[in-house]
Amino acid sequence: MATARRQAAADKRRTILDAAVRVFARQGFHSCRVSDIADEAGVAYGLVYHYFDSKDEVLDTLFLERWNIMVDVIRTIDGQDLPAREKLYSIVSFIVDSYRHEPDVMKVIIVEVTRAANSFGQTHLRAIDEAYGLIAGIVSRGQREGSFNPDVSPLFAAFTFYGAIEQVLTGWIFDMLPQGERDLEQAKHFIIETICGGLDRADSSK
Amino acid sequence: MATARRQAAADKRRTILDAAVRVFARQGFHSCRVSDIADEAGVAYGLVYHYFDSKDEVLDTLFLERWNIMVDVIRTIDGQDLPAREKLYSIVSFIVDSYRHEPDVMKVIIVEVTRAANSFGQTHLRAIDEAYGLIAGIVSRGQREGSFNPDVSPLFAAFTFYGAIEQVLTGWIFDMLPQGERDLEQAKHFIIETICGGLDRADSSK
Amino acid sequence: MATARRQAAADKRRTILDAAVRVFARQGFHSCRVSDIADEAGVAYGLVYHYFDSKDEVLDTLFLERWNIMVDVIRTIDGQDLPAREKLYSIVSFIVDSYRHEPDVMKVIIVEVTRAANSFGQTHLRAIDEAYGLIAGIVSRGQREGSFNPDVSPLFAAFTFYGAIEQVLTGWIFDMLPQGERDLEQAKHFIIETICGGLDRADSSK
Amino acid sequence: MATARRQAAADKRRTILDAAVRVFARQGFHSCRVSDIADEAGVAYGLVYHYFDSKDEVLDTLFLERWNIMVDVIRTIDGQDLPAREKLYSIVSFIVDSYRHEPDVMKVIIVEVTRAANSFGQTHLRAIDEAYGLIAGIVSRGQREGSFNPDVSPLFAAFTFYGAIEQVLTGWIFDMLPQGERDLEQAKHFIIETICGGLDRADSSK
DNA sequence: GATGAATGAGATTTCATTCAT
DNA sequence: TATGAATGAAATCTCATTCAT
Repeated sequence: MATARRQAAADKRRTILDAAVRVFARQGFHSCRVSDIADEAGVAYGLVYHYFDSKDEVLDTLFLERWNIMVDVIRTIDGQDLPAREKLYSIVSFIVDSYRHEPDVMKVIIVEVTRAANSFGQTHLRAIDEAYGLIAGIVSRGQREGSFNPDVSPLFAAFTFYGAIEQVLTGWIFDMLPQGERDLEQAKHFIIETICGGLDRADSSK
Repeated sequence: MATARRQAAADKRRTILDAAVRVFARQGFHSCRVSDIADEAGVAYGLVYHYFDSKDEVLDTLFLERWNIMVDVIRTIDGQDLPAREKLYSIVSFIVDSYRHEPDVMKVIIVEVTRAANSFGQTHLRAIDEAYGLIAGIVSRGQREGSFNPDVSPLFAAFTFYGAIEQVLTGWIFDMLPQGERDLEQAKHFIIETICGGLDRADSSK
Repeated sequence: MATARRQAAADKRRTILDAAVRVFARQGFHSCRVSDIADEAGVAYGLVYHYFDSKDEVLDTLFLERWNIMVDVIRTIDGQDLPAREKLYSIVSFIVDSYRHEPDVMKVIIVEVTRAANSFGQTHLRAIDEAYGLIAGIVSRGQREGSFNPDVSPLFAAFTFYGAIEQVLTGWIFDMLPQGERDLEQAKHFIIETICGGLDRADSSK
Repeated sequence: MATARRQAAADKRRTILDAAVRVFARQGFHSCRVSDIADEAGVAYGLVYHYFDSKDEVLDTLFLERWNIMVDVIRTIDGQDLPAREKLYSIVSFIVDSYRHEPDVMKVIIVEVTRAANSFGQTHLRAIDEAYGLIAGIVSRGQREGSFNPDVSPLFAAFTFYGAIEQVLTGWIFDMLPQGERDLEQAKHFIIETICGGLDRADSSK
């Protein structure tokens, strides 16, 4: 019936998206052809255009569905009653774990979208900005609560924080940093230690 | 005579490179055509191919000549007798000033190459790695001298440090961060404050 | 349905090949553009590339499908129980008739491939060699059976034989030899008379 | 002085022509660039255009200076008081020896001009025709003198004769026939044996 | 004569997208 | 929904030829 059919359609769409991730990660967005995606998904050429308006839209969809999850997670973390430092740790942790479980997705997001915001106009910039805003909010509240150094601009701190994470992921993606299980876990602490060691004023014993 | 002609040729080559920077910054590497570069430079189409083997080679040249300057600067800074923290400050300062004076060049390097290491294979990764290695060396020596926290992996710290800088530049490039004269100067201190505040153990008064 | 569509596709492919023959014959392979072929076939530019990887491949296909037919015919003739002289006559006859019915195809094969083996590498040389080998075999057997002069190298005789045919066709192609119906028929006999009159030792009455 | 200067100029021209032969033989006329010729000759790019109007003219010159020598030789041979068969032998001999001494020149003439008469319009066809005419004349006179079979069209015989020679050379050029010193000498006899064994009626002992 | 930088028309090829079935 | 043939704009790159010095 209709529902089953709708489900089947959704599955095909998913199949195409998943295939696209693998192809984008492997060949890069610009170097791959729509037919590569179709081949990888095992569907006909034109079917990609049945589900998506364009090649760009495939990447857009991929990016947004992931980015929105992240933004939701950040929002949830932010809503919890935790010290700012622990909120940031949770964020790093979530992103590093995302890379651990789906490196291809993260690779695509970082390599093809985040840094190439250029080509993708303002659509994604707005979504990206949202995440920075949330992080800046966490920093800001940390400052008001007295646990963070108030002399640093919160938005600026958010860029530093996210930039550090992204660069470490980039290091893994291009095999410039070791990425064993233990390395991933350590990285979380390194980043927080580095960033919060500086921001954190609560630790007065220092 | 021959010398004058050779000079003129070198000038044309430079003219093309300079035009390419503007075009890449404005339209992006993938979205611009070789003819756009030629037009911007005010030379004939084919002359670009007289001086460069391909569009890629233009970007390669642009990236390498700039990156090598930066690596040289880092090396020079590293050779000076300064505390690790001040060495890092000098690096941040140089990069931020580079952006101040030639934002287009930095935009191209960051947006089109550094993060798109993907498409450009290992040539650039090696050059990029070199810079990380030098920075890691500075951190490492800072640790041995007792001014830096020895618990953080130097290479990792280098990624965090450079990632922070790059993200701030990205923020300026896409107009997500304020970039007045004062903002640029402040940024230098913010970055050092954030990163070194954490790494720096010498400042025991904290 | 699928079958009908596949048939239509095969037809289009053939349409392109047939158009290519006319264009190559008229303008020459090097002087024509792929768009000339598309125009002649009445299809869009890109369709040529849908069916063939390159302009070269169009010529390759054209040559091979024709050359293979000829090789098959030679093989069939060779398998029949006939005097060597009559086998050679059948070959001449087949080639001359091929020219009569499809002068363009023969022109392309002779002018653009056979003699330009240069540009087309070893792929075609091998196919060409095969034909020479078969002809040499016929001569060789003729010698063993006593009807052909045993003092002439069979492979060499094959080159002489085929060279004679090809040159006559070249004469027709460039309008240096008369090519009325009768001329074509006579040519078959002239060639055999000339070549076999010399090879043939069975006719001792001479 | 003027004479010496004119001589130097002629030498440069020769240098370029000789280089062109090597380049055309190696890469083929269509696949080589004018700069390849200049490089091979060790002269500047533009100098080729000082001495020749175009790339085509270089090939034209090369072909004509060689072809005219051959036509002169044929004419001289034809003027001697010799049996037709020996005249043909002298021609074969001259051509085979030309290949022996300057294989590149013959390769260029056969591969790039004679068979590609196509692209070069009627200029060369006329020159080529002249040679055929002379050979046909020899055959024709042989028939009138009673030494050649009168039933074969002289022009046709000329094509057969020259086609046989050219194909053997082609066999050598593309390494399909053995080309040791002895092979070259034998080939001369093979060709005459094959062609004249058929044409020659004087040898009534057969 | 000699040089090689400069020109730009034109060729091949790619591939996102459309559309008939 | 599903297919993949068909379209054609656009991009890169080549290279014969010109020309200023």
